[in-house]
Amino acid sequence: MIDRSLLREDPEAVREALDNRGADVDLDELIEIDEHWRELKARGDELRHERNQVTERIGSLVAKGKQDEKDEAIEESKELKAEIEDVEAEATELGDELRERMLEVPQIPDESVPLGLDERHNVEDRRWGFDDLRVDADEITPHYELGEELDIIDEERGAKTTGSGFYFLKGDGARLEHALIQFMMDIHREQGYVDLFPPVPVTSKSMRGTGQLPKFADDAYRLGGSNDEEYEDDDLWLCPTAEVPVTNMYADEILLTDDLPLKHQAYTPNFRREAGEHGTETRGIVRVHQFNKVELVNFVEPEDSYDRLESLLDEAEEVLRQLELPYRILELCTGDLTFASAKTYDIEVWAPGDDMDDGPEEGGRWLEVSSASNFEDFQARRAGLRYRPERHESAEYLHTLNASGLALPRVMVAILEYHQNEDGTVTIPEALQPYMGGQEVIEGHEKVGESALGAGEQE
RNA sequence: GCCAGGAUGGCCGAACGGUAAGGCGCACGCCUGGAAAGCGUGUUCCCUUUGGGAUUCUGGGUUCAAAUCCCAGUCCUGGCGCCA
Repeated sequence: MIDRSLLREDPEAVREALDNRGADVDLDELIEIDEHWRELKARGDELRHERNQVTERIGSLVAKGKQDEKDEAIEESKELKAEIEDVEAEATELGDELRERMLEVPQIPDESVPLGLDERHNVEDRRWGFDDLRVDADEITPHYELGEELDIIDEERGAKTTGSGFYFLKGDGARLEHALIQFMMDIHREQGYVDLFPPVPVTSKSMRGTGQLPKFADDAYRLGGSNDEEYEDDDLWLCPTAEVPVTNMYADEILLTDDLPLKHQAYTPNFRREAGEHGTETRGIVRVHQFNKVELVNFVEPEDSYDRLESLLDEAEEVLRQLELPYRILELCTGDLTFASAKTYDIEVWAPGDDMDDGPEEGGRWLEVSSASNFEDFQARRAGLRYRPERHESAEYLHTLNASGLALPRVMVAILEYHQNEDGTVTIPEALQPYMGGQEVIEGHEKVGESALGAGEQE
């Protein structure tokens, strides 16, 4: 949530920022509601002040036993009460509407964010690992074909048990998934992160705290209710990213500077509806309804947040460097920022298996495996995340940041494609081998369960 | 799931329906040669800030007036039950 006082003091700055985002917000109406609300609030406070004085008088009249004066004062108080009710009913209604609308106003981009309408205007900062590529993209089998050949990814049966967009990992595929999670978390623990294993369902209140609600209800899976129906604060949703439980973990709390910076990492499965996202660009496991992810969440003092963003990006990149996977860093433009973010870097790994138009000249394509974002105090305001700058001072909103560290399926895609060998096997990156019990190559295995489908080989 | 008890500031903890005690921590000031002690101030939110309003878990209700009484809910603790 943006600061209301900014809206009052410098509405034009807010307007410009929202225009740069391409956000559709009726600012004038918002300002008008705010002004009207303040008038009513002032009037209500005044009336309450009067009544408080009368009530106080009644107390002393009762003590003195002045019956007549007391009855008179009670009459006066009753009249004030009725008036207060009228004024405050209107003020509450407006206040609620204001709050609701404020929840739909996106974050103001940082000044350093490049101007632009959409992803075409994102700026590529740099690339890593392209100097000495180990493969030629033309000769790479896409992960969904390879996964089937090696019998490590089973999309069909995932669709059978659960639905399209869900898949089984089998054998070395499943083992690779577990290995990657442990591997990533070990890296980040070295970087000073404290592990968390959060609850997977989260409340509407939490979803609102990080910015998924109210605008993006359709992206998430709701438990026990239709997405179209009204929801309550306590209703549950399946975690769309560990950012939600972890950021909201300290909701309505006040931290001390000694606690900051606070760095948490959490592995969770993530669930997203991804409505309408089907086609050649999403074949295989690059866009699925359930995927695992290690998430990095930072709570910092405001003046540190932009330095922290650079470090956070580096902490996420470290995973790809150790996996020897080529990648690039994008700086998202104003129009491509997510709702809550003031500045975002994307990390895109190179997946050479499918040649796409917007991929690099070497062929293949880019896959987003992490977004590192500074939300400044946007989530802190919504979730009530504060800290005390000095022990004796009053509490202020802190800044939150997060980055994936990293999204598992796409990293797996990159490994299966970039570390693929000519004979159709996959070399496990050296740093990951200890997590696979020393195994160096994924060779696939005899098909499991094929006989049940009538395709089994007879001995 | 059932029964009982509980929720008050950063922390602890009082309050016959009538101004929300007191203590601790922390910071600053006074005092001091310096410190401790002592004294003072501050340590939620909102508004139009020399002022006012709200705030005793949340939401309703009774009342001129609710931390206090009533109803509903959330969470915590204990006991019983169930359970991987």
